[in-house]
Amino acid sequence: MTTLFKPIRPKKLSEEIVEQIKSLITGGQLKPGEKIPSEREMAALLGVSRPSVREAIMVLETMGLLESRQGGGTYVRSLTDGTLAPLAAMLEDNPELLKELLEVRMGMECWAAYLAAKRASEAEIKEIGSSVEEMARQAQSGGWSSEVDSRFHYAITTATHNTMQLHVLNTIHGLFLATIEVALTKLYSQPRYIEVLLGQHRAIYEAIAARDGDRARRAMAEHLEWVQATLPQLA
Amino acid sequence: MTTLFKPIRPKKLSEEIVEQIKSLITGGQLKPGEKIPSEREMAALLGVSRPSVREAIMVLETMGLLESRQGGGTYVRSLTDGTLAPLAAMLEDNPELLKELLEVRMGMECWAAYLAAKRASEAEIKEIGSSVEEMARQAQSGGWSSEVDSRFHYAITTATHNTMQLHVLNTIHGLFLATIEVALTKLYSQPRYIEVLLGQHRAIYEAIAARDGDRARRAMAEHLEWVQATLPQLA
DNA sequence: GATATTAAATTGGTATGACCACTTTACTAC
DNA sequence: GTAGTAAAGTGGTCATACCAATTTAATATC
Repeated sequence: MTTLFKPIRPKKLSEEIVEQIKSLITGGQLKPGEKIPSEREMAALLGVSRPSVREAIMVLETMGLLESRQGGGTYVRSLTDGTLAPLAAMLEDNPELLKELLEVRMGMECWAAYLAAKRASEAEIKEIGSSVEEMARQAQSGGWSSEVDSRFHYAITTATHNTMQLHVLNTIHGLFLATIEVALTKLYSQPRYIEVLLGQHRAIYEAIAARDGDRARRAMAEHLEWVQATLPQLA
Repeated sequence: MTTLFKPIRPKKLSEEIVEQIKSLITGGQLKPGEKIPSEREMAALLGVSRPSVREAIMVLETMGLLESRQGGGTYVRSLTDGTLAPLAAMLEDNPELLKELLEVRMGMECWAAYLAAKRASEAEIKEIGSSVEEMARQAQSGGWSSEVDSRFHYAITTATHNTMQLHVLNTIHGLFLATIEVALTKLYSQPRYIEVLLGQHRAIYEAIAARDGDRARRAMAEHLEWVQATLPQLA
């Protein structure tokens, strides 16, 4: 009968801080890529000392949830960065798998567009629209950065209201960027491509704004199929 | 060519301390149950500050290697089958997150069914059919194992001819099994569920055999939506 | 107005010293 | 030998300071 009872050990402050931050991440309030408040600010917010906050952050880094950069801040990692890490090694050894990764991403982005069309709030639809407008603006100056394109896809995935979808897509997107950022930069800077891409992004945005899931899915599929066909010409 | 070079980040002191203590544990110099030197003593031995030692010990506790007791010292833990990976543990603690992962999986399995319908070879279609037949056979003896169900989904994903899809889905499936195997086993052993599942699996198989991608996708969506609705009743 | 350079501010990393709370050990009285 | 108490040792938390890396803001130049 003694196995029913376990010794009760009071929780350390750092453990409580870990639980709070974990909750914010899994609940979607802290999203992958986001920067969390600085250690000093967090200590003030929580009413604890900076070493206690540091201990909690160290634990969360060990779990793979956070990543600190000296002088630069602390950022939320994608939950699946660790479990999908073998994919990065596979990509390094076999660059031809990139095409397959693009196809995996295609499936997920199409699913995300579908869900976003079903679920996006007005604010989220507005944010998707803003990122397209920002692309249009940068297009007039010769092209846009891969960051703006990421923002567009990120906004769509955020509108699915599925935290895990966001984390998994972030991990895959990170693998993607790591291998082909040069080709993407070319893609986003050549006038003939820019015009096509902008039209495709607008079509996706409009389908989501119209809350038409199947149309959003098809628009996203068309976009990514075109990207898949075009990238080999830039490698 | 940029992918060959990775940013070099200098190691934190606490990381170096972690490596040293891990080496002593895995090398047998520190045995389970043994008490390690006190924080103050360790700091003096290593020529570092006590907070740096504390951070390292905190990390080793998170890894399950050490255990601290206030006033009592820090001890090496037994290296049993150990802790779950952080993400799996979080999924266990958080049913909402598990539900979201199920939805991510849904998107991917539907995509896989679509691609499989487009690409499966005759042998692959045959293997998918065989796994359905094996389910039917085991159903007559009261139910089938989660392994047979895995084989069915694995065969479909194999038929996509996309290695990355296979790896990502396998990883997600592994996280899944770690958390809900008991509920799945119940699902595959109750007569009223078995009949529904078998019908759904047959519909998927038939759509793939007919090489009808959209039909395969819809059949898979219907199957997984049903599973998603039914699992909470078994928890 | 754009760009490059430099300075200032912010951020994480490490350290020192102090104190609190819990546990262990040593000492004393019976 | 045992019980009680004091002292020492240990982990937990904190305040403050300083260093090193990064980011941001200000300034000079074209």
